[in-house]
Amino acid sequence: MDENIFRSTCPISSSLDLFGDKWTLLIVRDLLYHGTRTFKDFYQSEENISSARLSERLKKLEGLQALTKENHPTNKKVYIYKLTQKGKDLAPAIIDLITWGNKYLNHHISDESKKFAANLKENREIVLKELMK
Amino acid sequence: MDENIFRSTCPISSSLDLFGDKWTLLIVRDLLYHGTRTFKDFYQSEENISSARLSERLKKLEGLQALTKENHPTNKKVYIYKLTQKGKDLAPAIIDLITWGNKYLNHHISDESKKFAANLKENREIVLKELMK
DNA sequence: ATATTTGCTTTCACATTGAAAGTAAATATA
DNA sequence: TATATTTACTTTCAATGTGAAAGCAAATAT
Repeated sequence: MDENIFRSTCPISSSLDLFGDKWTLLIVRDLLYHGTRTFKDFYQSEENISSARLSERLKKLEGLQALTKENHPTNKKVYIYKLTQKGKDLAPAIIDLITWGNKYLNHHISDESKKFAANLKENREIVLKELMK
Repeated sequence: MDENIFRSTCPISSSLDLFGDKWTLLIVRDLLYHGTRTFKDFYQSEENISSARLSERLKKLEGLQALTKENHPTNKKVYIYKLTQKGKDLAPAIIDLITWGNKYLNHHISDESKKFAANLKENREIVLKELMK
Protein backbone atom coordinates (compact mmCIF):
# COMPACT_ATOMS: atom_id res chain seq x y z
CA MET A 1 0.00 0.00 0.00
CA ASP A 2 1.29 3.40 -0.98
CA GLU A 3 1.90 5.72 1.95
CA ASN A 4 1.05 8.88 0.06
CA ILE A 5 -2.64 8.04 -0.01
CA PHE A 6 -2.75 9.18 3.62
CA ARG A 7 -3.44 12.82 4.35
CA SER A 8 -2.09 12.82 7.89
CA THR A 9 -0.89 10.64 10.77
CA CYS A 10 -4.38 10.67 12.32
CA PRO A 11 -6.03 7.24 12.46
CA ILE A 12 -9.54 8.47 11.58
CA SER A 13 -8.26 10.44 8.66
CA SER A 14 -6.27 7.42 7.53
CA SER A 15 -9.22 5.05 7.93
CA LEU A 16 -11.30 7.48 5.88
CA ASP A 17 -8.59 7.58 3.21
CA LEU A 18 -9.38 3.88 2.74
CA PHE A 19 -13.10 3.64 3.54
CA GLY A 20 -14.39 7.18 3.09
CA ASP A 21 -16.66 6.58 0.13
CA LYS A 22 -20.20 5.39 -0.45
CA TRP A 23 -19.47 1.79 -1.50
CA THR A 24 -16.53 0.18 0.26
CA LEU A 25 -18.19 -0.35 3.63
CA LEU A 26 -21.36 -1.66 1.94
CA ILE A 27 -19.31 -4.49 0.49
CA VAL A 28 -18.02 -5.23 3.99
CA ARG A 29 -21.60 -5.05 5.28
CA ASP A 30 -22.73 -7.70 2.78
CA LEU A 31 -19.91 -9.98 3.88
CA LEU A 32 -20.64 -9.44 7.58
CA TYR A 33 -24.29 -10.34 7.03
CA HIS A 34 -23.76 -13.27 4.69
CA GLY A 35 -20.30 -14.65 5.40
CA THR A 36 -19.46 -15.30 1.76
CA ARG A 37 -20.52 -13.51 -1.43
CA THR A 38 -19.98 -13.77 -5.18
CA PHE A 39 -19.65 -10.89 -7.64
CA LYS A 40 -23.25 -11.43 -8.66
CA ASP A 41 -24.45 -11.39 -5.04
CA PHE A 42 -22.84 -8.02 -4.41
CA TYR A 43 -24.06 -6.72 -7.76
CA GLN A 44 -27.64 -7.63 -6.94
CA SER A 45 -27.77 -5.96 -3.53
CA GLU A 46 -30.38 -3.26 -3.39
CA GLU A 47 -28.16 -0.17 -3.68
CA ASN A 48 -27.40 -0.90 -7.36
CA ILE A 49 -23.65 -0.57 -7.54
CA SER A 50 -22.30 -0.51 -11.07
CA SER A 51 -20.16 -3.46 -12.10
CA ALA A 52 -17.25 -1.12 -12.85
CA ARG A 53 -17.32 0.31 -9.34
CA LEU A 54 -17.88 -3.08 -7.71
CA SER A 55 -14.93 -4.58 -9.53
CA GLU A 56 -12.74 -1.64 -8.53
CA ARG A 57 -13.74 -1.75 -4.85
CA LEU A 58 -13.31 -5.53 -4.57
CA LYS A 59 -9.78 -5.15 -5.93
CA LYS A 60 -9.07 -2.39 -3.45
CA LEU A 61 -10.33 -4.48 -0.51
CA GLU A 62 -8.39 -7.48 -1.72
CA GLY A 63 -5.27 -5.31 -2.05
CA LEU A 64 -5.80 -4.12 1.52
CA GLN A 65 -6.21 -7.73 2.59
CA ALA A 66 -9.57 -6.91 4.11
CA LEU A 67 -11.05 -9.74 2.02
CA THR A 68 -9.93 -12.81 0.11
CA LYS A 69 -11.01 -14.12 -3.28
CA GLU A 70 -11.06 -17.87 -3.82
CA ASN A 71 -12.30 -20.30 -6.42
CA HIS A 72 -15.74 -21.78 -6.15
CA PRO A 73 -15.41 -25.52 -5.34
CA THR A 74 -17.30 -26.71 -8.45
CA ASN A 75 -17.89 -23.71 -10.76
CA LYS A 76 -14.72 -22.31 -12.32
CA LYS A 77 -16.39 -19.09 -13.39
CA VAL A 78 -17.46 -18.12 -9.89
CA TYR A 79 -15.31 -16.64 -7.11
CA ILE A 80 -16.00 -16.62 -3.39
CA TYR A 81 -15.24 -13.48 -1.44
CA LYS A 82 -14.69 -13.64 2.34
CA LEU A 83 -13.61 -11.19 5.01
CA THR A 84 -10.24 -11.52 6.67
CA GLN A 85 -9.80 -10.55 10.33
CA LYS A 86 -8.81 -7.10 9.08
CA GLY A 87 -12.14 -6.83 7.31
CA LYS A 88 -14.12 -8.28 10.18
CA ASP A 89 -12.58 -5.68 12.47
CA LEU A 90 -14.60 -3.07 10.62
CA ALA A 91 -17.74 -4.54 12.19
CA PRO A 92 -17.77 -2.18 15.21
CA ALA A 93 -17.68 0.93 13.03
CA ILE A 94 -20.36 -0.53 10.80
CA ILE A 95 -22.74 -1.37 13.61
CA ASP A 96 -22.28 2.12 15.04
CA LEU A 97 -23.34 3.53 11.67
CA ILE A 98 -26.35 1.19 11.78
CA THR A 99 -27.20 2.50 15.24
CA TRP A 100 -26.85 6.12 14.18
CA GLY A 101 -28.83 5.62 11.00
CA ASN A 102 -31.57 3.79 12.81
CA LYS A 103 -31.86 6.53 15.43
CA TYR A 104 -31.82 9.56 13.15
CA LEU A 105 -33.12 8.27 9.81
CA ASN A 106 -35.64 5.91 11.33
CA HIS A 107 -38.61 7.07 9.21
CA HIS A 108 -37.21 5.57 6.04
CA ILE A 109 -35.50 2.46 7.45
CA SER A 110 -36.98 -0.97 6.71
CA ASP A 111 -38.73 -2.88 9.49
CA GLU A 112 -36.20 -5.68 9.24
CA SER A 113 -33.33 -3.25 9.79
CA LYS A 114 -35.17 -1.63 12.67
CA LYS A 115 -35.42 -5.00 14.39
CA PHE A 116 -31.77 -5.71 13.78
CA ALA A 117 -30.82 -2.29 15.16
CA ALA A 118 -33.03 -2.73 18.24
CA ASN A 119 -31.33 -6.02 18.99
CA LEU A 120 -27.95 -4.38 18.45
CA LYS A 121 -28.78 -1.67 20.96
CA GLU A 122 -29.64 -4.26 23.62
CA ASN A 123 -26.87 -6.75 22.84
CA ARG A 124 -24.02 -4.91 21.15
CA GLU A 125 -21.26 -7.27 22.26
CA ILE A 126 -23.20 -10.45 21.47
CA VAL A 127 -24.21 -9.26 17.99
CA LEU A 128 -20.67 -8.09 17.33
CA LYS A 129 -19.22 -11.43 18.31
CA GLU A 130 -21.75 -13.19 16.08
CA LEU A 131 -20.96 -10.97 13.07
CA MET A 132 -17.23 -11.31 13.47
CA LYS A 133 -17.03 -15.06 13.92
CA MET B 1 -33.69 16.64 4.05
CA ASP B 2 -34.52 15.21 0.68
CA GLU B 3 -35.47 11.54 0.75
CA ASN B 4 -34.06 10.76 -2.67
CA ILE B 5 -30.48 11.07 -1.49
CA PHE B 6 -30.91 7.63 0.09
CA ARG B 7 -30.09 4.57 -2.00
CA SER B 8 -32.00 2.07 0.12
CA THR B 9 -33.80 1.53 3.41
CA CYS B 10 -30.65 0.12 5.01
CA PRO B 11 -29.31 2.19 7.89
CA ILE B 12 -25.62 1.76 6.99
CA SER B 13 -26.23 2.66 3.40
CA SER B 14 -28.23 5.68 4.55
CA SER B 15 -25.58 6.78 7.03
CA LEU B 16 -23.00 6.48 4.26
CA ASP B 17 -25.21 8.56 1.98
CA LEU B 18 -24.64 11.36 4.51
CA PHE B 19 -21.14 10.67 5.84
CA GLY B 20 -19.52 8.50 3.18
CA ASP B 21 -16.83 10.90 2.04
CA LYS B 22 -13.35 11.87 3.11
CA TRP B 23 -14.15 15.14 4.93
CA THR B 24 -17.46 15.16 6.79
CA LEU B 25 -16.43 12.92 9.69
CA LEU B 26 -13.13 14.81 10.05
CA ILE B 27 -15.10 17.95 10.83
CA VAL B 28 -17.02 15.98 13.45
CA ARG B 29 -13.70 14.66 14.77
CA ASP B 30 -12.36 18.19 15.26
CA LEU B 31 -15.47 19.14 17.19
CA LEU B 32 -15.35 16.01 19.34
CA TYR B 33 -11.74 16.73 20.26
CA HIS B 34 -12.07 20.49 20.78
CA GLY B 35 -15.70 21.16 21.67
CA THR B 36 -15.94 24.34 19.60
CA ARG B 37 -14.22 25.37 16.36
CA THR B 38 -14.15 28.32 13.99
CA PHE B 39 -13.84 28.17 10.19
CA LYS B 40 -10.16 29.03 10.51
CA ASP B 41 -9.59 26.28 13.09
CA PHE B 42 -11.05 23.63 10.76
CA TYR B 43 -9.18 25.11 7.82
CA GLN B 44 -5.86 24.86 9.63
CA SER B 45 -6.20 21.23 10.66
CA GLU B 46 -3.48 19.08 9.20
CA GLU B 47 -5.38 17.38 6.39
CA ASN B 48 -5.55 20.62 4.35
CA ILE B 49 -9.18 20.80 3.39
CA SER B 50 -9.91 23.45 0.76
CA SER B 51 -12.04 26.35 1.88
CA ALA B 52 -14.61 25.54 -0.82
CA ARG B 53 -15.05 22.01 0.49
CA LEU B 54 -15.01 23.09 4.14
CA SER B 55 -17.70 25.66 3.53
CA GLU B 56 -19.81 23.11 1.68
CA ARG B 57 -19.47 20.43 4.36
CA LEU B 58 -20.20 22.82 7.23
CA LYS B 59 -23.41 23.83 5.46
CA LYS B 60 -24.35 20.20 4.98
CA LEU B 61 -23.76 19.34 8.64
CA GLU B 62 -25.68 22.44 9.73
CA GLY B 63 -28.52 21.43 7.40
CA LEU B 64 -28.53 17.97 8.96
CA GLN B 65 -28.57 19.61 12.40
CA ALA B 66 -25.46 17.69 13.36
CA LEU B 67 -23.86 21.01 14.30
CA THR B 68 -24.85 24.58 15.10
CA LYS B 69 -23.30 27.87 14.00
CA GLU B 70 -23.43 30.79 16.38
CA ASN B 71 -21.94 34.26 16.63
CA HIS B 72 -18.70 34.79 18.46
CA PRO B 73 -19.45 36.77 21.66
CA THR B 74 -17.13 39.69 20.79
CA ASN B 75 -15.95 39.31 17.17
CA LYS B 76 -18.71 39.76 14.59
CA LYS B 77 -16.66 38.21 11.79
CA VAL B 78 -16.14 34.91 13.61
CA TYR B 79 -18.61 32.05 14.01
CA ILE B 80 -18.55 29.27 16.58
CA TYR B 81 -19.41 25.76 15.45
CA LYS B 82 -20.62 23.16 17.97
CA LEU B 83 -21.96 19.61 17.75
CA THR B 84 -25.59 18.88 18.53
CA GLN B 85 -26.56 15.58 20.14
CA LYS B 86 -27.07 14.21 16.63
CA GLY B 87 -23.48 15.09 15.83
CA LYS B 88 -22.12 13.81 19.13
CA ASP B 89 -23.84 10.50 18.48
CA LEU B 90 -21.35 9.92 15.67
CA ALA B 91 -18.64 9.53 18.31
CA PRO B 92 -18.93 5.72 18.58
CA ALA B 93 -18.43 5.23 14.84
CA ILE B 94 -15.52 7.64 14.90
CA ILE B 95 -13.72 5.98 17.78
CA ASP B 96 -14.14 2.60 16.09
CA LEU B 97 -12.46 4.03 13.00
CA ILE B 98 -9.68 5.32 15.28
CA THR B 99 -9.33 1.84 16.76
CA TRP B 100 -9.23 0.17 13.35
CA GLY B 101 -6.78 2.70 11.94
CA ASN B 102 -4.53 2.43 14.95
CA LYS B 103 -4.49 -1.36 14.72
CA TYR B 104 -3.91 -1.75 10.98
CA LEU B 105 -2.16 1.48 9.95
CA ASN B 106 -0.12 1.78 13.11
CA HIS B 107 3.22 2.32 11.36
CA HIS B 108 2.30 5.75 10.12
CA ILE B 109 0.13 6.95 13.05
CA SER B 110 1.46 9.71 15.32
CA ASP B 111 2.57 8.84 18.86
CA GLU B 112 -0.08 11.12 20.29
CA SER B 113 -2.81 9.27 18.39
CA LYS B 114 -1.36 5.93 19.44
CA LYS B 115 -1.67 6.95 23.08
CA PHE B 116 -5.21 8.13 22.56
CA ALA B 117 -6.12 4.87 20.83
CA ALA B 118 -4.49 2.76 23.55
CA ASN B 119 -6.54 4.57 26.19
CA LEU B 120 -9.63 4.10 24.03
CA LYS B 121 -9.05 0.37 23.88
CA GLU B 122 -8.85 0.11 27.68
CA ASN B 123 -11.61 2.58 28.51
CA ARG B 124 -14.00 2.79 25.57
CA GLU B 125 -17.08 3.79 27.56
CA ILE B 126 -15.27 6.37 29.67
CA VAL B 127 -13.60 8.03 26.68
CA LEU B 128 -16.89 7.98 24.79
CA LYS B 129 -18.72 9.65 27.65
CA GLU B 130 -15.99 12.27 27.89
CA LEU B 131 -16.09 13.02 24.14
CA MET B 132 -19.86 13.24 24.02
CA LYS B 133 -20.42 15.42 27.07
C1' DA C 1 -24.37 -27.08 -30.89
C1' DT C 2 -26.27 -23.12 -28.88
C1' DA C 3 -28.05 -20.22 -25.19
C1' DT C 4 -27.24 -18.46 -20.85
C1' DT C 5 -24.65 -17.16 -16.85
C1' DT C 6 -20.83 -15.10 -14.51
C1' DG C 7 -17.33 -11.95 -13.75
C1' DC C 8 -15.64 -8.88 -15.31
C1' DT C 9 -13.68 -4.48 -18.77
C1' DT C 10 -14.49 -0.53 -21.66
C1' DT C 11 -16.45 3.76 -22.73
C1' DC C 12 -17.99 8.21 -21.84
C1' DA C 13 -21.10 11.98 -20.28
C1' DC C 14 -21.65 13.91 -15.96
C1' DA C 15 -20.63 15.03 -11.07
C1' DT C 16 -17.28 15.98 -7.51
C1' DT C 17 -12.97 17.63 -5.95
C1' DG C 18 -8.63 20.42 -4.87
C1' DA C 19 -6.05 24.36 -5.64
C1' DA C 20 -5.82 29.00 -6.36
C1' DA C 21 -7.49 33.46 -6.56
C1' DG C 22 -10.93 36.78 -5.34
C1' DT C 23 -14.18 39.35 -2.14
C1' DA C 24 -16.37 41.91 1.57
C1' DA C 25 -16.93 42.96 6.19
C1' DA C 26 -14.84 43.36 10.64
C1' DT C 27 -10.93 44.21 13.40
C1' DA C 28 -6.23 45.58 14.53
C1' DT C 29 -2.56 48.81 13.81
C1' DA C 30 -0.17 53.16 12.62
C1' DT D 1 -8.59 58.25 10.81
C1' DA D 2 -6.44 55.79 7.22
C1' DT D 3 -4.68 51.45 6.06
C1' DA D 4 -3.27 46.75 6.78
C1' DT D 5 -4.70 42.40 8.26
C1' DT D 6 -7.82 38.81 9.51
C1' DT D 7 -11.82 35.98 8.93
C1' DA D 8 -15.16 33.59 6.52
C1' DC D 9 -16.28 32.66 2.96
C1' DT D 10 -17.30 32.43 -2.91
C1' DT D 11 -15.75 31.76 -7.57
C1' DT D 12 -13.37 29.38 -11.09
C1' DC D 13 -11.76 25.55 -13.43
C1' DA D 14 -8.67 21.61 -14.58
C1' DA D 15 -8.29 17.10 -12.91
C1' DT D 16 -10.32 13.18 -10.98
C1' DG D 17 -14.08 10.07 -9.84
C1' DT D 18 -18.65 8.11 -10.85
C1' DG D 19 -22.92 5.72 -12.90
C1' DA D 20 -25.03 3.72 -16.69
C1' DA D 21 -24.73 1.14 -20.61
C1' DA D 22 -22.61 -1.88 -23.68
C1' DG D 23 -19.26 -5.33 -24.70
C1' DC D 24 -16.64 -9.63 -23.95
C1' DA D 25 -14.73 -14.23 -23.04
C1' DA D 26 -14.79 -18.33 -20.48
C1' DA D 27 -17.61 -21.64 -18.21
C1' DT D 28 -21.89 -23.86 -17.59
C1' DA D 29 -26.60 -25.31 -18.74
C1' DT D 30 -29.79 -26.85 -22.21
